[in-house]
Amino acid sequence: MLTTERHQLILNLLKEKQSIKIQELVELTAASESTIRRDLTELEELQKLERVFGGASRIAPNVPEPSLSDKAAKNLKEKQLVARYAASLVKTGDSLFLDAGTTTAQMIPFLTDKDVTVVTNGLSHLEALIEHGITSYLTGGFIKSRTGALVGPQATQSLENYRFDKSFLGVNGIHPVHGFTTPDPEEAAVKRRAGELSRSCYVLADQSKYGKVSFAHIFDLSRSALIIDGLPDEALEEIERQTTIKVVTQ
Amino acid sequence: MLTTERHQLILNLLKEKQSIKIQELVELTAASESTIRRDLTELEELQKLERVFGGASRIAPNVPEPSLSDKAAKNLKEKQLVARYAASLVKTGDSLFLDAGTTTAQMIPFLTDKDVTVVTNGLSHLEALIEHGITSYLTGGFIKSRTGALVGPQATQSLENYRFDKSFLGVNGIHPVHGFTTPDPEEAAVKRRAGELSRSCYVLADQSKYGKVSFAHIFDLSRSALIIDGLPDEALEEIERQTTIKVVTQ
DNA sequence: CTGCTTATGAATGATTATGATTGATTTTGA
DNA sequence: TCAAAATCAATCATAATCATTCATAAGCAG
Repeated sequence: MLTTERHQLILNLLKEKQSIKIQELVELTAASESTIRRDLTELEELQKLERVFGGASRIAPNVPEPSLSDKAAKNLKEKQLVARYAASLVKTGDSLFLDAGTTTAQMIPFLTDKDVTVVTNGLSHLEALIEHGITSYLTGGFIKSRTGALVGPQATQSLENYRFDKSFLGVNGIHPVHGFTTPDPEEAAVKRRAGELSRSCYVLADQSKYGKVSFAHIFDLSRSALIIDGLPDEALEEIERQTTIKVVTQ
Repeated sequence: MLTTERHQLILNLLKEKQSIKIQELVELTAASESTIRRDLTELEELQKLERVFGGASRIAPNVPEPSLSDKAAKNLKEKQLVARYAASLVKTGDSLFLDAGTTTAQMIPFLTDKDVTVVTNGLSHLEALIEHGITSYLTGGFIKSRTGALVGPQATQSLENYRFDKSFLGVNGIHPVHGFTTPDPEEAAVKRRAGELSRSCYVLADQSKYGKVSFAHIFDLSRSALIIDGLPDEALEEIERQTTIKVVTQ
């Protein structure tokens, strides 16, 4: 069975059921466990599924809701650390862009007393923004249920209505040569334009993003400061050569 | 059974019943008590349930903002009646504007099989739209937390990106002389412009709105058809003189 | 055909999840 | 109120799963 055939079979199975076990796939494809694991890793990188212990599951739509999504819960402590530091950079009265990322969402509780105006394309930020009484605008655009982001030309165009003191962006890849990247070109376009419309731009990330390259280029490292929860020393030197970086460890 | 499968089963059970016992879960999942306890601990950390002695229960709902929940629950049967009729007017492939009203929200489940594209300024519609897999766009604009609507010039302007086959609007007042009205001028502006950009426009209302006049004029009665759950005869005659009306009684 | 690249399966050490056990805590009923 | 039963949380041993590495087979291009 060809790799592409296996991939198609896996995705078709996940159309029928919410999740599937590695053992089931081994039997259905007559491939080894190693091969199936590699398939799943690759399909996860393409965001076509989520790996779970013992198998894989469909990607859950990111319905805004009070509970934490699995994605948001991952590395929560590190995200909160980075978010708190990022929020400390905000001055009273600032106008901010917060993108649809899980780390930028963690900034919201720290913005309460700053009398800021927030523009966002992140649907999962809504409840927190309302709860904290923050003056907020949504970009509008196409509802991308997988990520809970508003994207597309309407989203990007609506940014033209605004100018930001600061933008805070999440990314999926940080690489010295390939820059900041994210899987979806439309989300990349929103991030890029928001960055361009800002006096200052900050990328917020956890260190698992370092060394990764996703499909859609946002901008080069030099175009944004980086706030991150840790990095190896040699990576730190490389980044410092290209941009401003703040490593937040507590 | 995968961990994620157990979690899904637990949450699905809690959709059907208020609470569930650990013993029940042990039997249903063929996992041990220890494992179930761990599952419950994790789901509680994600705020998806509350642990109780001997089991788990749904999270007690936050007291919803009174104005929103009272509005949504009021005359729910009538609203669903009107909404179902309104949805029956939708053809496959239609492009629709659904405003932020509680009656228009009730249309969503009836749109699932119609392959429609929906534009809305109603934040409370998000979950249902995503859940029903409806291709959806948000207008963008200022987040008005009291009503869950997106309003303001950005909201109205973003409508220029679209042309609609049909618009469905809620109102707060229906009056033969004063027309269709709603309290907030900014919401009125969104409704008016959506109506203007549509081939057909329908106001959805329950009869409690008849005879009422709110602060902001949307448009005259002649500018939109009206779908309503009932009216006195003399009122019916008056409306019929000005526009198309459909009274839906079952 | 040869040399190179890619994909595969197996092995191995690392990591995670599970079930059983035990002492602590809560609930129940007399 | 108190004793007993039920439930809980923490701990531990172990099985299952995972990621990495390596050898080799399969596929590809010249």
